[in-house]
Amino acid sequence: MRVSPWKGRCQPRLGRGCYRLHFGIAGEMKPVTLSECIIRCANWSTHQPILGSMPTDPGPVPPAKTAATRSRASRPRSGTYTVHDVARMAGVSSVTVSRYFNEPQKVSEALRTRLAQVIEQTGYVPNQVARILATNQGGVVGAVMQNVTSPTFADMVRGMMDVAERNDLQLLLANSHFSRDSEARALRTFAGWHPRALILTRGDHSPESDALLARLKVPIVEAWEVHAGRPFHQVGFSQQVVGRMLAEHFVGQGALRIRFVLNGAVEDGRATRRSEGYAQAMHDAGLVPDVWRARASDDVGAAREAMAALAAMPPGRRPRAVIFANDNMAITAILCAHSHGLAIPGDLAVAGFGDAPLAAVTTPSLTTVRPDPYAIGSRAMEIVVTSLHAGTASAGPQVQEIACDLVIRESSRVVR
Amino acid sequence: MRVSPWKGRCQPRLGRGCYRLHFGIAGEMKPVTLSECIIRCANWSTHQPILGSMPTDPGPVPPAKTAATRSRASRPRSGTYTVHDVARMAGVSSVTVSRYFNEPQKVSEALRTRLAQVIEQTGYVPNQVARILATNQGGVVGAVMQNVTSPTFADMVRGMMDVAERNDLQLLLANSHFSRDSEARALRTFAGWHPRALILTRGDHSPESDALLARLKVPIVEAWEVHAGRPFHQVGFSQQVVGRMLAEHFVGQGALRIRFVLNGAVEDGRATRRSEGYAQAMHDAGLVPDVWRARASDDVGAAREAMAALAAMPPGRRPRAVIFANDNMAITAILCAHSHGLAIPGDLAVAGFGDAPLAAVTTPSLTTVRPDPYAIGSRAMEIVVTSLHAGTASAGPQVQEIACDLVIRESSRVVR
DNA sequence: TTGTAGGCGTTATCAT
DNA sequence: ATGATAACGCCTACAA
Repeated sequence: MRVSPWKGRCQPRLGRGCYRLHFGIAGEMKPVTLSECIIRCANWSTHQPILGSMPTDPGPVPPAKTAATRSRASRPRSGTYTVHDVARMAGVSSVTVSRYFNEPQKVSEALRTRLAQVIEQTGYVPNQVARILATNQGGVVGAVMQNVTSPTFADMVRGMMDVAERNDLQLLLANSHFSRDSEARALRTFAGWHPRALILTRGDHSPESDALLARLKVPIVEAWEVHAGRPFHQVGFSQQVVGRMLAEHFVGQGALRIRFVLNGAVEDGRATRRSEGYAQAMHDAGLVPDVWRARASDDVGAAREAMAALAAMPPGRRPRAVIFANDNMAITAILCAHSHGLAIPGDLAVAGFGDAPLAAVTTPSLTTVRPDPYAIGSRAMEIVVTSLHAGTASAGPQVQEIACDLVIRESSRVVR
Repeated sequence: MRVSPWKGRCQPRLGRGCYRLHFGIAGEMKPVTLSECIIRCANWSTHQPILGSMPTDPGPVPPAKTAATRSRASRPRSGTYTVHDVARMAGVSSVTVSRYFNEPQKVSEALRTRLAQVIEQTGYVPNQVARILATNQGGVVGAVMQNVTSPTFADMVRGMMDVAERNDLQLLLANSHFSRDSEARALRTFAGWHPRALILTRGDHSPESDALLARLKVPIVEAWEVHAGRPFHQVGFSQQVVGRMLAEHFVGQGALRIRFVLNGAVEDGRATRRSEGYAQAMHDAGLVPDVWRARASDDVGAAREAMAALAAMPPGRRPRAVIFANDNMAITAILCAHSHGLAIPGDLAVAGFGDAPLAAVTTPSLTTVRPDPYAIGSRAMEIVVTSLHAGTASAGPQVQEIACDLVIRESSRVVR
């Protein structure tokens, strides 16, 4: 019989914090406004509160450390209750405890109530790590996001999480910051967890990553952008179609000069692909594509740059409509149009991408394309679940396109 | 000796997707604008591409399935290489392979190169799950976020991830959607992973959660908001101090009627706490607190409601300054002020919380308080790491306050 | 219905 | 420097 060592721990009752305030002015200035002054409201401080003690709550029967049953020294233990502890307390064998969790109907009523009681007392929770090792089931799904910080990707994470939770899968997240190297590193880490599946948010991987993915015999889903001719499952929308839709929206209104504005962030190929769809649509309409890339890589800076450039052009040659790579840029453009002497949509019709919350609130409200990140995330995880159920003998990569809405508001009206 | 079964799998070469487009109008209207029309750009579609086959790449020596060494049926295997496979291929014992990874200096030069070769060929990666089970070390840290979708929390996630990665900890995330029940569920799930530590983003847990936390003998960090008198580590800033700062900013400018506007989301106690700090500051200044709660629980709706209410008041009794619970509300207020016949900051001085990217771009630019979510997240994880190194005999809960900046811009100027 | 005996992939311990 | 062995906590196959 095995016993766990009892590790007591004192928990102090109070952590008393007092707030020392430092007021002062740091001269950080945004380019946007003349008067911006920053006051630091609290400095870093560490408090070591008085150490108290709580009733140690020894629980029902703190398992006592007996002399080693074998001559061999014992290994490091988790320090928590195990099936064996619970079994011993309930006077049954450990299999019965295991069965109680996995096939309750095979355990007699009497034992069930007895076990429930012991479990309640001890707060025993089965160890997933051991469970996964033993069953090779219900483990971990790794997902590499480009940028956890962006609301769009965050919604995708939520979608994946919700479905994963319902299917007893644990989501492991990694952030690639749009870099192939980071992605490769994340994939190596994930490989160690022997994930049941992987979800990726880009299609162009480093050679190392590709090799790893080829070896891993698990379902792999590329989510967010749909790409033809890839060996993995695909969920998302086509960036080209988005770019095309926006272009056609303006073409359909009779605009002749339509510009596509990118920010300086080169590694983000998604916006670039939207611009390709735009260019194609322009060609198809017999118009000249005009893709303009800002130097600034941040949205706000890039948009201001673009607007300044547009304002400097003679009205007769100035684009009549502008498609911004995303809503942040488009909203910035709307907000600063006045200061550049441009009227939106009068002088310049404008559209963005992403349907940010503020897009509906600006004056004029912003025409944009709304993807459905939550649907993409949840759908991706559903494909994972399906693939796992189907086994490795699945029919091959699926391509699922998620609908994307063109939300037409005021900013894109081309007058005359 | 153990051998793994060889599971071959055909990987199709092409997933050909074609984009069928459905154009049509769905009559969804936002209350904000009169003309908003939504066009669905692509409908759901699933393609089953042609199934091809890749060179099956049998690897160096596909481990052959021998007749069961024991009469017992074998358990489900992960299907990947194990230490034993690598050991056999290199003609050494499995311990040597293990040592190669954990104490390379104890393995002879010759064996090291031989092993490196086999590992390269097989792409063997040690199984973390088994490692954790055996060592009870270097496992998992669970973090319960309120809302992964919000940019603020997302930055915190990034901070935690970065530090976790550097310390060989895997971050497990859960989303509580501001609900205590979800938090409890997440904690139960985490408990099964036997996490090395937990990071939580709220201080008020359900009784069930509290019981679980008390039993778990791991470091627990409450991050985001600092609260005195709690039994866990605390990292973050004081919401009261934030509310107080904003109030004093207006009081210092001579404003007498200052209102604090909350949205209808009752479960989010953080904004409420900011309002408490505000109320205290008002009291201290001999002024009457005026906390106003909207019915709408979304930021945009709540802000429009608040502005309508303000516009309806006679100018002589109308608040001179308004502190909005967050920047989304404050920005919405700025954007719709004109339509309510109110000038900001002329009629109404305004401030928010959170320093959203757009806060610097609006006209007028928005005065706000900027927390540092990334610092909070990374600091929280650092406390975890420290606690783990220090062992359970640590000195007790730490309270670490993270600096928070008052960013003074144009919107908060109280004239006369 | 309940219990016994391995084994999942790894590492700690002890022996060579 | 290298290897044999048992153990981490759980679960499945089989026996009782």
